[in-house]
Amino acid sequence: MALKNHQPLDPAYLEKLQDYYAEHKVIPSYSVLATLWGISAKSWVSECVRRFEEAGFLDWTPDRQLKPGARFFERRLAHDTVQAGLPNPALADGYDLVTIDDYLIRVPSKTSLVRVKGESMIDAGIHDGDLIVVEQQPNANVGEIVVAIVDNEFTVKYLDREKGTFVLKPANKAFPVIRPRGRLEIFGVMAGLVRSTR
Amino acid sequence: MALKNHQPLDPAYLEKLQDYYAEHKVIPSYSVLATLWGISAKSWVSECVRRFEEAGFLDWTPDRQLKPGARFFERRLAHDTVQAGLPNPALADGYDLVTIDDYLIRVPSKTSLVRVKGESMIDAGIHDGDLIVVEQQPNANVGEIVVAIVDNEFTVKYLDREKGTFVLKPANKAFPVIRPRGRLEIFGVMAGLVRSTR
DNA sequence: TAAATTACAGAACGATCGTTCTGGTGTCAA
DNA sequence: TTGACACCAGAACGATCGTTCTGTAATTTA
Repeated sequence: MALKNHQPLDPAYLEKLQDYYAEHKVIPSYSVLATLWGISAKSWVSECVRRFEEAGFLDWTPDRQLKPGARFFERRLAHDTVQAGLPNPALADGYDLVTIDDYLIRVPSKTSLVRVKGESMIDAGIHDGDLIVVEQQPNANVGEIVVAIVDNEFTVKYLDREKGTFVLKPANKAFPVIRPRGRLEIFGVMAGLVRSTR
Repeated sequence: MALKNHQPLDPAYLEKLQDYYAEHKVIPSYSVLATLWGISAKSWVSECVRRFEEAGFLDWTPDRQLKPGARFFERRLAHDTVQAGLPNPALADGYDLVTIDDYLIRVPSKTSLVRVKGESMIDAGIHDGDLIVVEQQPNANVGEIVVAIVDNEFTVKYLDREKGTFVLKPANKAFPVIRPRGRLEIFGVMAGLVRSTR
């Protein structure tokens, strides 16, 4: 058979696995891996899995089920200095950071997302349509950006204090300071920000 | 046997599964699920899985492997209008969005992260220390925010055209327009932004 | 209080799993 | 020219998989 040696080694395999995982959130069985990689021998799949395991991209659960390894989610945090001559700077040495979720979310059960409406916090780099990562908690410190509930609506503002009472200050001179009539109801404090631009 | 009816129905099962998944990034087999849930009959596991599947928390790959369903990762996107009387607005009805990773990353194998240095894009809401989600591609359109390689360093700027040649424009009047001497080397285009504030 | 219904246990079964072994190419250095 | 090695195919095998069936105790409904 005139099959060419078309597989450029391991990286292509890993990418296909990562894309599969991105779609299904699961590591497939060896036979599915075989078709995914264009291989028709489970023995060779076994060998490749062993190598990925050695490299830290795959791992096993205590019950000996295949699972993503520590480096599997590794998304290159590209370094600011690029070594000359490298065709792809992002593939240079050194990696960091796992998933973005882990980067932003410390307590999943207390974290939710709030979509920003309006330009009142634009000077803090918070734009209309951005998602605020909120850690829910009933109180906050002055100076923190909080998500408060005012008139049954979420509001993102700086928390400040004026003459003994809390006020909400926007980061935009065109907007007024909010001085709640009754008790200020705090939903949580901002822990991060997410913006999609595509 | 004086076994009490200790399982408070489904929610506890789901939480245990989510915790297991958070640790291993994989859906376990029925027998592991059985021990995880404190059940000793695979038939009952099968029934529970069927219910979670019906509710949208579990799903199947084309190869009939169990995988997380659409609602499995469900992190509440709190709505901007809060129903009065609800103790926890984030737990109100309606859900959206899966993981933040999925929200930002479309092609994992071509996506990397670049940390922003400096204030040159501050008017675009991009601050020092933010992470830019970059989709790697060799060219881009005028008006897009691109990550380019200038003097062996990453630079985030608007792509623009001046008299037939591409230039990089900052979003900050205090910074100059960059006019590359040779060919402009584009690393990729900005697909999103991530900021951690804690 | 009788009758469903729900929530499990236990076993049987064929299908599929991952491992392992043998064997066949192609490439490259000696 | 000849090993040596990397890359892959194919088949055999026991273990484990998920399905399905029967049975039972507790709870709910009528």
